[in-house]
Amino acid sequence: MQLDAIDTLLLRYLQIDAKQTNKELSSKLNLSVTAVYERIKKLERNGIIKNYVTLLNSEKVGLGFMVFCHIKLIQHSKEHLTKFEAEVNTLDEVLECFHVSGEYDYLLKVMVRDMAHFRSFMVTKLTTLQHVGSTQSSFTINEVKNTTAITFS
Amino acid sequence: MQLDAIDTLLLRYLQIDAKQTNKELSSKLNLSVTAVYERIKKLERNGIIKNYVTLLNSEKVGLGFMVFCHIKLIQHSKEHLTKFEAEVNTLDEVLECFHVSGEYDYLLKVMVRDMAHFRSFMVTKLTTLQHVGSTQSSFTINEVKNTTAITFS
DNA sequence: AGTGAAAGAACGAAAAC
DNA sequence: GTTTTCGTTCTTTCACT
Repeated sequence: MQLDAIDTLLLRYLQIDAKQTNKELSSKLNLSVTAVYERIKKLERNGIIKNYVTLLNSEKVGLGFMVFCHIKLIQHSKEHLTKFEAEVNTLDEVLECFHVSGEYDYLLKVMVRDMAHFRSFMVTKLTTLQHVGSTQSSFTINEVKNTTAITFS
Repeated sequence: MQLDAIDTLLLRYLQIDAKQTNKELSSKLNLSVTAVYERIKKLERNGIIKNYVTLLNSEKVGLGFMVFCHIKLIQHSKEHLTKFEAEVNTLDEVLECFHVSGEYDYLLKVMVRDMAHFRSFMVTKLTTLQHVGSTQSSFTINEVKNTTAITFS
């Protein structure tokens, strides 16, 4: 699907605030409410818009400790990778997991309450996964930037 | 603010889909629509709910290449850190930036179109920032898990 | 592609239990 | 805490350009 300048602007607004009314958007874009409505529906149908989510203040729900875990597997057959990835998907503490290039195979973003929680996560969950070799963890000292809004064209 | 079991469940639903109506939520939670409405407003007032955002399919808008950049600064005075962090915040390609413990000082999640775009980002943006020493980049081979929904209590 | 009008649904506030 | 009510606002469809 080809996006024009209005779609791009519309998506920029929607990425920042999903709860704006079509009326508000229509005045920002100098369009009718119906035109905005139809554009959004088309973007949803084409899968450009994936979903609408609520973001929470993680510290206020008791999750103030973010850790990035670099993981090396012992073996790298397709079977082992698939097994590891399926298991990682079941872990609530793991918000993100990417198979990456470089010295380590996977990079995980892990969110926990505190160091004790992290320790328990490492001991009882992560290192018990099949085929996990060495791990290297970086603790977050400060969140400098954290956005879900992407900029394109 | 103390969250009860209903708040926790409500937040779980809202994190997955911000566009559900209060009516739908009320039937899932066995509550009245008004009660759901009041709970959500309270969670917003208390900052537990940060915001409502639209997530896009990054590949469909031409951003198919995610890179994690580990960065070491040359100097670590408060002044240098603050300057670096302010500059990083202005870079559209940088979705996330965390000051972390370990060998490298910062971990950046960078989203670009392709390798050419990444090269231009590195050469014209990242490495031109003041006080950036060595960098080490990991390219994403595969996205295993990527969620904004956090699980607590 | 776009607009305007109209029906239906949801919101938001107030009342009373 | 709940239900009901009511005016307002938004969503969604439709006819038309």
